[in-house]
Amino acid sequence: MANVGSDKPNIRQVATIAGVSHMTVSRVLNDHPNIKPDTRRRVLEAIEELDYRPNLVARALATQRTRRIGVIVESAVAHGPTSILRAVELSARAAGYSVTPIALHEGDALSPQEAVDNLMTQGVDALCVIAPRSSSVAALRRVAISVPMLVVKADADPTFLTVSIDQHAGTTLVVDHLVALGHRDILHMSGPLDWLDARARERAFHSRAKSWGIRERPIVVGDWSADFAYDFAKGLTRLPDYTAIFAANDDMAIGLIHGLHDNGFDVPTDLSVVGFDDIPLARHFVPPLTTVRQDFGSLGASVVEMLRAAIEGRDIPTLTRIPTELVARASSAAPREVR
Amino acid sequence: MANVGSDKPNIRQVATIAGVSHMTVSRVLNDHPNIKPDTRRRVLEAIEELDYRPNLVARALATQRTRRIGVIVESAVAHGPTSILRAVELSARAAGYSVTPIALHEGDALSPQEAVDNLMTQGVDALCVIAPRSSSVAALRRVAISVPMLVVKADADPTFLTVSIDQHAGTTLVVDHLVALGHRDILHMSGPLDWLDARARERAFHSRAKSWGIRERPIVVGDWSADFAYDFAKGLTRLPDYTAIFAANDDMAIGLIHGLHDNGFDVPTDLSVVGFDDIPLARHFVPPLTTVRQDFGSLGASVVEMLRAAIEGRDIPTLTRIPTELVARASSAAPREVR
DNA sequence: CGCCTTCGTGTTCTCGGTAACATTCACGGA
DNA sequence: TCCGTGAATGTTACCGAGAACACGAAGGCG
Repeated sequence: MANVGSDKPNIRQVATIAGVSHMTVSRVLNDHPNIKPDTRRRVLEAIEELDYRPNLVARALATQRTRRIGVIVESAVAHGPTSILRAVELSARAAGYSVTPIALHEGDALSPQEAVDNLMTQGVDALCVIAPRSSSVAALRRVAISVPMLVVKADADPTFLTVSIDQHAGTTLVVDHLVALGHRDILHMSGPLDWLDARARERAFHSRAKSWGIRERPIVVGDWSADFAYDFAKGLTRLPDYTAIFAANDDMAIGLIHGLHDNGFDVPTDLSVVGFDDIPLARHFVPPLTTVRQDFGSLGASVVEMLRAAIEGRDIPTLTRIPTELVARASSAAPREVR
Repeated sequence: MANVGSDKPNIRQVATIAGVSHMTVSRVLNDHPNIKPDTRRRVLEAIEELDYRPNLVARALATQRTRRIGVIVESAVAHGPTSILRAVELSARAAGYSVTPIALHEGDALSPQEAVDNLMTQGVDALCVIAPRSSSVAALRRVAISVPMLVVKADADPTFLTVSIDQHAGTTLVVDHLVALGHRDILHMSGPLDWLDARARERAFHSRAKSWGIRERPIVVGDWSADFAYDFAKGLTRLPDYTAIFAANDDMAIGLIHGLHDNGFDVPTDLSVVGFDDIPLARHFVPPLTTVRQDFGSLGASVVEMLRAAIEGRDIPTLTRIPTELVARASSAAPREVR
């Protein structure tokens, strides 16, 4: 290596040094068969000598493939989406792809269509949408997209490839856990029902609650934020009839615990609280939070694997489901009456 | 719009429809002067008719500019780096740039050099490194990099452009706050000192503590994690001499509060605890956490502005400092003796 | 021994833009 | 009238790769 030639070497300079045509160099780079070992060696030496790297932009233009995946993230602050983005980036890199994220911010004027547009113009080979709202999915359904498109969300979707956290199973774990502790009256604080994940958790909650024959009670629709949950809990004027609250994410669960505490109620003595996500801090709340853990790493791997298969035209399942796991901690306990 | 022509239209098809040469279309696209209004109109109509978008890959090859910024993030789980990445992406998009992130994971084999290599091969126009360790910075200093390079970290650096959170000012605010409450013996739990931000907070802490003439006491070096802080607090066998702990980030502060609680100590009655970051959940801990808020939004804007200026060869300051703000909450209060 | 493969490699074209230079035309001053 | 000038536009080359096709040499087969 170590040449001082000012600018970046290109494939033809390598070819000249190796005494071959640039196509031979290209073939060596792309592992074509039918290259004489000796020729290959000379090419590799020339590459080494010049410290040559193929220009990926030129390659992308020639092949019509950028090896880049566009990722659209709604609410990029939350733990879940952030972790998923990171996992996707990691898996993509391992597969020789890179990632271009676009975050749809709350107050941002950017619509899902515009985000798709932006990424398509950049020439991404595939699109991945993380944890969208149903309105976004509906909008995307109406956009004709010429590349594989995968959505990370609760339910299978005939229009797109789907990787889904198994919200249903996770929620079932929560309900079963609370029922096993003796709870028979549980409040669900959902996320905004426009969010598919919120909707899935809410449906699964009702379904499982019903199959246990426990009391039907209206849910409280939150906004994912601890602030909302805090205000709700703080506003309670007396100990409610229900003995447990299942919050659709850890943030709200934490807000609840805080609000209940400020209201003079104790968790879990007066009320059990369960969250969803298992954010790293969940075990350090007072009391530590019972919650549901999701394997973002394998989620990211699935996303990339499915998209690669789709890009390369291989056969693929159109749905992958990622398992969840209940993490029982001190914020949930048997209700008073059972003790 | 709305043509059904199968494949993506290119600039020459637009030219044909508009009855001009492709160069004229290119000039319209790039807002060149000296285009007859009527010609411009016809070109724009043709663009509309074909729903044409310029191919950014081809443009990048021709201009040798990708309008892409590579971002290297160490520890992409933490709140700070994540928020910064998001802010940079937002500002970049507003400036017509896109972002390619690479996360350096803990167990990951990828070295900073390899990350730079990876991004350079992709042809990014500039590099941004978020909150690196000093070892990484040292490594990067040894790499010859042919594009502008900016580091988001505590101190100015002659080698790179720098945007820094004003760690010194933030830390000073914390110490002053605690001293004003009456504390005269404060423990600092730092992050790993290989992290520049940890080092900066530690230095600032010592410096300010000294100028108040309060007791010099060895710091505890943590690892940013709540787990570490929890174990430390849980391991205390009796109420220590110091009356307050300043943790270098909110996660550790939370671990401390949890551990102290499990140890039978009350925050802030027995000990005050202050963090750094103001993560969204900070105000929902029990007790709510006193901490330091940083303006990631303007940080992202500064990063992009400086890099753009550098890319375009404009004059720029090589250092921008982002202010911080103390958020006083219930986890800090006057020490027992003062009451 | 001649023909047809297959191997190994080179030539030329293409991808979709921009840059550099050429050309045409109208207009104004000498 | 002629020429210079600048506006408006066209022509050609180029960015750095890969694709398609061409071509010569070696080897197998009838």
